[in-house]
Amino acid sequence: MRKSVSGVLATLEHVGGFASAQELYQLMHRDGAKIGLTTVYRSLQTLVEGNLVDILRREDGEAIYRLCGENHHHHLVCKSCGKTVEIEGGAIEKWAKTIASENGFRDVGHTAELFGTCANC
Amino acid sequence: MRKSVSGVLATLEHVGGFASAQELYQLMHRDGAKIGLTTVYRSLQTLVEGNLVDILRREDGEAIYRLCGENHHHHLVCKSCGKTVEIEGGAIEKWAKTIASENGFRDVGHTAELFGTCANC
DNA sequence: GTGAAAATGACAATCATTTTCATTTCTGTT
DNA sequence: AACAGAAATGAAAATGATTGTCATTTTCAC
Repeated sequence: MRKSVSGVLATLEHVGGFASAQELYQLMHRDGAKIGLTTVYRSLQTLVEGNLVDILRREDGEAIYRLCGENHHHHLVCKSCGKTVEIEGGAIEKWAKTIASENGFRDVGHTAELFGTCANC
Repeated sequence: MRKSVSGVLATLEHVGGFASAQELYQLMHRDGAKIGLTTVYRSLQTLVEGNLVDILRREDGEAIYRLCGENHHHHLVCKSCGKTVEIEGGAIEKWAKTIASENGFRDVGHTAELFGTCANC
């Protein structure tokens, strides 16, 4: 398990943001890669285990992956029309660090999403 | 759509915390209710639309539901052993409100989870 | 070159959720 | 009470992401 893993990693770098396993599979095929869907899933698993990639969830439950260490942001999503605003999470980062050290945890990551109704809806 | 909705709501109150649709279905059956799984899903949908219930996701992607307005907290989870600490989210609440008003959103809810490695692992 | 071990991919299996559709219950009206 | 039409229900099938299986291919050390 090596060529496939680096291929998936490269594709993830290329897209720059989030991508689901299925999307990565399609992207790699579009670029002529001969990788199976099963292997995409396995590679992502490997990357997650190796702490190179974070996994989170779309609202519909589909898993999406992103490179760790990528300067990440959060989202404010309108429940009604789906409008999405990217937001800074400086306060969250600090909060996460504080809570982590208070509880003796290390390597702490986080997810945080806001959802409500936008001005137009 | 009425009797079933209130039944699901009552069950959700009874469990007090999170529950998935499947869990609610089983619980209600154990108590002798004659409700179908489909109707549990439909009732939950109604409750979510009516802002009575929040929906979030377990790590495996399964949807879990909780009563809105319940004094809610967040979690700090150890990726290695699963140890979970309930944490206060005062800072998050403020942050969410600020961001929401800056962007003209109303009725804004949020999810926030921390995950890392605990002292023992 | 050989053989064991790891990696791969096609396909089937699983599991939560949604859709479909026929049946039952509820509603108001006569 | 009887009736028609609407809404609600639930069993079973459909869907879609993810995981498991297993035979085949590739890799690597010798």
